[in-house]
Amino acid sequence: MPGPTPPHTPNAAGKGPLSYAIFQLARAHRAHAATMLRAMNLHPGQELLLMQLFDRDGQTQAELLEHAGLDHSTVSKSLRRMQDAGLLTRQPAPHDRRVMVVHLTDAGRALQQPITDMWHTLEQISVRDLTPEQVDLFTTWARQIETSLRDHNRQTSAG
Amino acid sequence: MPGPTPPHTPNAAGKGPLSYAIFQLARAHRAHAATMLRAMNLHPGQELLLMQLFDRDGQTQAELLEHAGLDHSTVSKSLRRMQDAGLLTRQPAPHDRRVMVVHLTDAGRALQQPITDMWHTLEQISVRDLTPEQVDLFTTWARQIETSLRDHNRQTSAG
DNA sequence: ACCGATTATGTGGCTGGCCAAGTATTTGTG
DNA sequence: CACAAATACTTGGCCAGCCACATAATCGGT
Repeated sequence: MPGPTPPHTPNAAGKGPLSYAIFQLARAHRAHAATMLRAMNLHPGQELLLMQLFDRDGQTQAELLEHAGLDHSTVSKSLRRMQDAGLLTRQPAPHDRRVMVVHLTDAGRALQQPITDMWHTLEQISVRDLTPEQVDLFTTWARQIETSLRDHNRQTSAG
Repeated sequence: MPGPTPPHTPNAAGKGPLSYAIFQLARAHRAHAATMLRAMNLHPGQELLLMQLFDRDGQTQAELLEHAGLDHSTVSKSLRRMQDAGLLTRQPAPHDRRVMVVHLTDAGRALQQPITDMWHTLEQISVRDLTPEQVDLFTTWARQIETSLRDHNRQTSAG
């Protein structure tokens, strides 16, 4: 350590505790998910689209991105990579050749159990030091904060 | 809408409520921050490094990335872009030419008040529907979950 | 039937973020 | 003093994610 490490007022808790906590929690959560997903040759975010397909196969991209809440370009590129990886197929719908219907392949379906297990493990690790009641409250408040942010962002950015 | 929108069991709350909530909250939070940061020609994540420099100018990259918890390559590239934007300078330390000391420029310092205001606004929006006690609990639990994830990730990925 | 508006998706470009590999400098050890 | 190891940072590569723009196809009004 080169510097004498001066007392520079470590106010990490004083510069926006909530926002800082959200940011760091999300990063830790994503990092851990990434670690487990790499064992299945997946990248963070892909498992959300796959789980949506496990829930109901043959959805269109528009349906998938609505549930995931992502940008359509993000979904488009992510699906193309998973298609290249042999996890799913995309075929234009017969009645409307604009929409692309996404179907899982056998290789994609084979990931259902591993992903489900991974997700379950991630949940258990996350809640290890909390009671079920605390987890329930935490989730409820997280959704409330999310709603507040979305509502205000609508007012601010777009009319 | 082409499809008849069949009842496909919208169990968004049944596939990992906590992880899903964390993911969505983080995305909403980041999106709102991005909206406000664009008015200052900044990108999400850059404000964290700048705030660290507001707290103490002249830190090394190693110090900055330790506080932010980011990868060293991420910090290196982000700092280079902010340097190109004229917000800061990077100069090798005289006693150890490996370390790069980061200093704010006038343009960088000029962002202190806007970023502080933005952060404060973001906090107020986030906690709109919660009491201070609830926010305090939420933050505490968020840190606990983060700690659990980090601890377990250490055991799993690196021995 | 035509032509503009809407919808669904694709592409390019940029940044954030991580990993892996590389470079330069300092430190530690024989 | 020489040389390996550790340190601080850079670069390349890849994917997620967003915006803006482009493309294709359907819908709608006249």
